[in-house]
Amino acid sequence: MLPESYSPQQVERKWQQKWEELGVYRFEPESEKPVFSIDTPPPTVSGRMHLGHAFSYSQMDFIARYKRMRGYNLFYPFGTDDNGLPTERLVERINNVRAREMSREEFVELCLRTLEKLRPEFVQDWKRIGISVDWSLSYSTIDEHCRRISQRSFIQLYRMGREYRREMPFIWCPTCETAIAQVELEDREVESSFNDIAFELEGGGRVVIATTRPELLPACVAIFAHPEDERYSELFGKRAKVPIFGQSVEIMPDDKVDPQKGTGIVMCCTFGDVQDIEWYMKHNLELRVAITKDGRMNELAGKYAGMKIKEARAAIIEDLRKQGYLLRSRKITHVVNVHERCGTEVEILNTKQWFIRYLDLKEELLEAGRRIRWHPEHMRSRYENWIHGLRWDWCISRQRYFGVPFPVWYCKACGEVILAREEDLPVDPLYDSPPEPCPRCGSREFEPEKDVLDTWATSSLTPVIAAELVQDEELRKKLYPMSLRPQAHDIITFWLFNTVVKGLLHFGEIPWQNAMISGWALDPEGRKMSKSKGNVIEPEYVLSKYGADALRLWAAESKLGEDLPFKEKDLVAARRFLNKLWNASRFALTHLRGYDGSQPQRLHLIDAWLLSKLQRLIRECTEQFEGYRYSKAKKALMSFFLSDFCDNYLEMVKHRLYNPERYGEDARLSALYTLQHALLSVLKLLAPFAPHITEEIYQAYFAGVEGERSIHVSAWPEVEESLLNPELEARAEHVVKLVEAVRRFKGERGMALNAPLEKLVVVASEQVLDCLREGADTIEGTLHVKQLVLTGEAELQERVAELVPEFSRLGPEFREHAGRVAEYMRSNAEAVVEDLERSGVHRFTLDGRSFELRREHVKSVRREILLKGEALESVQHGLGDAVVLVGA
RNA sequence: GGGCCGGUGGUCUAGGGGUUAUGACGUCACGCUUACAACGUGAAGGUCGGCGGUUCAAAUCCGCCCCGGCCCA
Repeated sequence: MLPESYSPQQVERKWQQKWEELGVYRFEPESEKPVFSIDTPPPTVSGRMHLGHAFSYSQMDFIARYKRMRGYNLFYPFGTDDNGLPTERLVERINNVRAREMSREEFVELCLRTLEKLRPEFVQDWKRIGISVDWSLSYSTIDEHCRRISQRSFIQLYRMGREYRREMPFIWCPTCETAIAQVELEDREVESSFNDIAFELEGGGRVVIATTRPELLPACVAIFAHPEDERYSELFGKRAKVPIFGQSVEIMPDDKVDPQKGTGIVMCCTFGDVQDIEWYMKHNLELRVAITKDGRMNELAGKYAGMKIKEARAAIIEDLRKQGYLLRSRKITHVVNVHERCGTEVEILNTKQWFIRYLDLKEELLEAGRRIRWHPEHMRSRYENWIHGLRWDWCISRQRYFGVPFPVWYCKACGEVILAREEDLPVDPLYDSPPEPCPRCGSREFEPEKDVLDTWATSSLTPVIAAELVQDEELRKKLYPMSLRPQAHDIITFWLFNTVVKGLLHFGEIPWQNAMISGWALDPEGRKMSKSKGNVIEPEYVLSKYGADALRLWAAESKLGEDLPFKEKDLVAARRFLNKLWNASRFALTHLRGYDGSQPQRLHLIDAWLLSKLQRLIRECTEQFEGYRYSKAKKALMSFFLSDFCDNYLEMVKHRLYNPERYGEDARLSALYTLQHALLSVLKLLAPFAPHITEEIYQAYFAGVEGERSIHVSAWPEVEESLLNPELEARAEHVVKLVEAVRRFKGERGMALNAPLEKLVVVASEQVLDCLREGADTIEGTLHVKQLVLTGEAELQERVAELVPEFSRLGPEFREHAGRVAEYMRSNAEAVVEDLERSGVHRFTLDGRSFELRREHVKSVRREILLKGEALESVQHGLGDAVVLVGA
């Protein structure tokens, strides 16, 4: 039997271990069941799990558990995204070393060893939120398996003509000395000076150009003004001399210049910003690079060569001032792009990089997006918006150490690109050599590619990486394309998009059928959590205080895709709900002990009522899960459980359970049958949300009944049509309402709810009395009524108290008269109802126009019963201990 | 500046054409009731962001605006 109180910490840990021991979540290669495969997001080992992870991984686990119970063979792997800069930083810090001071091989070794040490504790974070991953299906994006697949992908795309290597201006971090992607940038406000600098025109006169970056003067290659800017229209085609550095540059028109900004005339340097790149390409400008890869000035900067960028800036401003070129200098704050990992202001440098060509595939990519089912639907537009705005191909090379190497050498003699053979993968060209001489010139001298692949180049292959964890080729076809990609909305344009690109290029199809997009966990004020704001809430805190099930119920609180602020009260509410479940189950199991599952002769009214409502709940939960609408499933489930099951049903069934000698064995059997059936269904419907507590209760009783090793591999409840009975529900509702009303009455009078009532007289219409008679034992038993009188006698008069018009019928039929017709119906309710009951029609004239009302125009009628000519509330205090109820 | 999402009692939230807007937390009042005081019952609390429009009917649809968020310029 269940202990008196529930302690999540112990129980959760116990089941997490047992599930793994028993292999409950193992993918079953031999199984005939349909496969549901999940492309689980691989988190980064270099950072611990935060609440946002707990939120989105919980949401993906809901659907995983639901599908498993629906009879799918779940392929639910777990990878870690390990390569790249974040890990390098972490490893350098932990081991107090510098990557560039050792060989790549040594550093990679060190990274791998360090990750091995960190991984168990890291993975434990995820296990603690109870996700039903098959931990035997694990990968790390840097392991041999992933290196092989990444390199294979590179080779295949190269052979398809999809990859090229060329000098391109690209965002560069001078501290980390690597090309970086846009996604790795952050905005930062910095103080700077806005300097008006005079350029002398060739042929006399001058123009004034405002810039925050005078150190780029040596890289200046052109000057632009807006074509319609009258101030400068005379100057187009003329040339000016760059101060200090002396090169001559042309003044050109381009409509990208904002005439309102600064002096309305700007210099173009290779490269100051993204706009410069566009001009450089569009106007076919000269390339003048003044900045080195480590953020210093080069020889082009003359006497400033060797200075760091900011030193040079100060020195040049000073010299401009001395030489009279600096007309004005204002302090401003503006936003610059910095590298998110180190905070360095980034540069744009022209370097040789590898690219995947995809700008020509926009249509195909958009079409792929239309073939994916998005949950929620509107997330697709983010994907489409991103594609519309794409301007550059995908730069896949990074000048780093801990990444997947390019499987590429260059022939020293003729420059030929030599690819590794697929059967030799993975290779590291720094230490391996091509097996054969250069196919073009026969040379045996090679230059290895030193760069490594961008982490997205690997993580965009996760569905392939995961599927290939399985050896059997036939089985792989069932896994890929995958059923589902779950992830958060911030990386739709990166991880999701890149994966679609790879899927399309390699296989010509979408990588998954469904994309499920989660929101973010926010702080209690609704702000994004971040370490710098100090508003981070640790999952550990939540787990140890409330447990994983409460955390998961919280994660089911918001609509899928919506962000969810962390509110402690939500966790308190979740814990209360779980506590309620525990206690109700304890009650049920006490009675169910020894019950053999046999069916009653006849299902009691109240039992049939509950079971009918249960069928509707099952239907709703199933539909909501199918549509990935977890919050709706949860809401329906909680409402049924708390209100129908606990508040009403359990109270109305106790008397039959405790006093079979009085109410009969069959009535008790009916109750047991219903209790078992309903609680088991509720547990199952709740299992995806709260896997631990439902398992604990299931194992205490139901596992034996069903002969299953875990609730999580048991069958999802099916709607039993034979138990659906809306007509019976409506009849039973009269009993439920009456019981509720009398309990309320007792509450208001300060009486204990089980206080006995000498006499309860219920006066009602014959139709209602019929229903009450059917549930008389429930009324007596639940309310402890000694004498129940159900009567239509007394000095009763019935009258129509209120008529509610059916606007959905009135509106379309009477159009602009609908409002006045409704008003007429309300004020003439008595007559209208009388006619409708007698003949089904009521005719009247309004403003000289005649109308005909029929029964469908009435939504509902509330009748009032007059006792001795006096209208009674639904419950009225009566004679002595007795209560007179007038229910209509 | 563009795309998308959101704005509903004090707080958070459901609903997304049909006239009486859901629930939770908090507040107040009452009550230990053979599962549960980690609980129950009840009460108070709302111009559904603003302004227009469509409609017999708008929290819901449309337009504009304001505020917040995410992504992108």
